[in-house]
Amino acid sequence: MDVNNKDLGTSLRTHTCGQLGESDVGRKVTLCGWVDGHRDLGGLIFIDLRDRWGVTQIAFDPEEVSDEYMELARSVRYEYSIRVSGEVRLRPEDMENRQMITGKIEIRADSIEILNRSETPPFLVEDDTAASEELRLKYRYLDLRRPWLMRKLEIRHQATRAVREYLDSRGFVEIETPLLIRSTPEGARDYVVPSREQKGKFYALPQSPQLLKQILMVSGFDRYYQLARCLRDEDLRADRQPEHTQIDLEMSYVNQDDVFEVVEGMMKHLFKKVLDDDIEAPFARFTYKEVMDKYGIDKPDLRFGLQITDLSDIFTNSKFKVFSEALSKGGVIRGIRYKGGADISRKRIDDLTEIAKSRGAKGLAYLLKRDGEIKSPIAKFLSEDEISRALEKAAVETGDGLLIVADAWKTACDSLGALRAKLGEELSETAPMKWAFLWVCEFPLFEYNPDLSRFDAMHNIVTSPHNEDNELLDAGAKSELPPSDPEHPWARIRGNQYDLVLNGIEIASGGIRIHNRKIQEKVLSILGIDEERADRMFGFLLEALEYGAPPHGGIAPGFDRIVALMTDSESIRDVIAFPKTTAAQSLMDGAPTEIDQAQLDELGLMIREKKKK
RNA sequence: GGGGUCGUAGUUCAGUUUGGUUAGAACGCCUGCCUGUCACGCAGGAGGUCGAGAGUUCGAGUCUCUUCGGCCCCGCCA
Repeated sequence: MDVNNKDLGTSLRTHTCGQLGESDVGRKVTLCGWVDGHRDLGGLIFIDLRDRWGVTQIAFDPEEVSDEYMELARSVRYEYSIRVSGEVRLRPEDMENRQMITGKIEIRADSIEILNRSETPPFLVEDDTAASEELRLKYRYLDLRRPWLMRKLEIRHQATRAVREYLDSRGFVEIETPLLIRSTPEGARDYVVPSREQKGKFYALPQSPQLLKQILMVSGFDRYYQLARCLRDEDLRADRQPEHTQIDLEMSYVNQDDVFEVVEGMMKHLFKKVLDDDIEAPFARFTYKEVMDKYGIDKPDLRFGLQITDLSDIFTNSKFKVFSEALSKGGVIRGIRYKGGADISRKRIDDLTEIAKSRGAKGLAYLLKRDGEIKSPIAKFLSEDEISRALEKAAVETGDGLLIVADAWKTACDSLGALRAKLGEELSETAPMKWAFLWVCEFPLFEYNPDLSRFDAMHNIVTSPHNEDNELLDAGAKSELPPSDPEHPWARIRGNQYDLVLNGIEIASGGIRIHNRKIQEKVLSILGIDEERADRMFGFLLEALEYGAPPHGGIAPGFDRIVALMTDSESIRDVIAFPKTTAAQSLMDGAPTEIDQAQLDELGLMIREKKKK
């Protein structure tokens, strides 16, 4: 990283704690920082002084320092904020510390000033902290003093710069969109803000600047981007926070390839600039159908191969009822090779079965190919020919197992996808490439929601259908097929929708948008949003589309997730300065809190009693 | 909304299975000694409403119920 280490002197210091080396020997310096450690040897006193740039050892020698300063040096404790002046000198021979960047030198102190004492910290500020995350979040300012965490935010800063640099170079304009907007019918629950001027009315905080960036295309900016804060009131996960940052961008007169080219260039630049890693582009492209069939998930981790094999054709005439019935109901039979899994235990089988069942599968069948025999509770229901063809098709060798799911297509995909993830994680001997990017495109535009008996947008209500599928919009309205049928015209419409996946994490989602009012209205009506409601919530966009809106599309890479991957972080909390807990609370400041009655009155709000169970 | 898991000294944990004397360890903290340490060392010391509340019991850190909080997952979310 190109941290500029020069000219960081201030009125209180001449240098930083990570800066001095052999070439500075003899120099008179003053450093400021926190006490990272202190060793009182009775005569000599050593203090390790830490700031953002590093740690430097300060030595206090009673022969050279006044009693008054020795006494002060003796009194310092962890995290005291101090200022020290002295001369840089080489450490005595054999006293170097190879673990420290500044380990060849030390400061022979002349004087010390305590700028601010510290309470005994609730945990030691060190990279290998034992403190719980709960405690670290409460004392986030101490947690952030840890170099490990500070580096991550520095990398985030570098990433921000690299993104801006690249998009600027490609003709994008950074435009801020409002945080107080109207509630629009997008997927997630809105955070809302009451209006004082208009009592009883509410702003919503943006789930994303989606509609506004489309309006900017109508305005003619042609290429827009923003490091945009997005807020969603939904349950949290390791990779989800109530507010997150997207590299939101939109372009006019483009198709999917144009967007891919820009994003691939951006990723190359980003990874090169920040990590000095070379990314191969263009990225692999798959259709939704392909990744689901091969990997059982729409965001596969391609650092390992391990594909799912379709075995349906082998069992078309099977006497095994579980298989034949699954097929006759329009389902599939699929399997995945479990390398080296021929001798797994009963317990292990149960665990794997549990994984399959948790994703909706009714059960998990298996064939274990041992030396000279096949071990399987279902072998007696299958013909030898069926078994050997299945093993061969799935490339199962002696010593391996074959895990089989017979179920509806989606269920089979989900459960085998989960098994694949589990096996891939465990059999990590497949030398993983570091960064496995891929595009997933041609998502279905709609997904039937059996609970609500209606179609939902698979991604985004403004995504345009494939041109060739436009006629299906009308065909669906007249279709005799039940909406739950996968052959229903609306279920067959492919959307101009794409995701970018990195190492099994979805890091971006985008699409080519609808720029024609008529088509947008049709899509909204399929989603069960009638004209009146569409007009009310959405009218401003529909109207804007009528003034020569250009064809346009874009994408929104999730910045926190990308930085989390770049910094090898388990959770995006590690790359956000002040994150919230999984219950959406901020342990440091206590948000959310109740507010004063006066504030409620001013807003015309009344709090209802909590319902008792 | 559902499932899992955790909550004991300032901190990280042991103790909970099978209820029973004064709840332990390490690090940190305090005091003293120590002139080349860098996980400094040595000697001594302080520190606990066992997350909270209720119950069972002669007796609860330990059993039951309720509740609060952290983390992970499903639903939800792009």
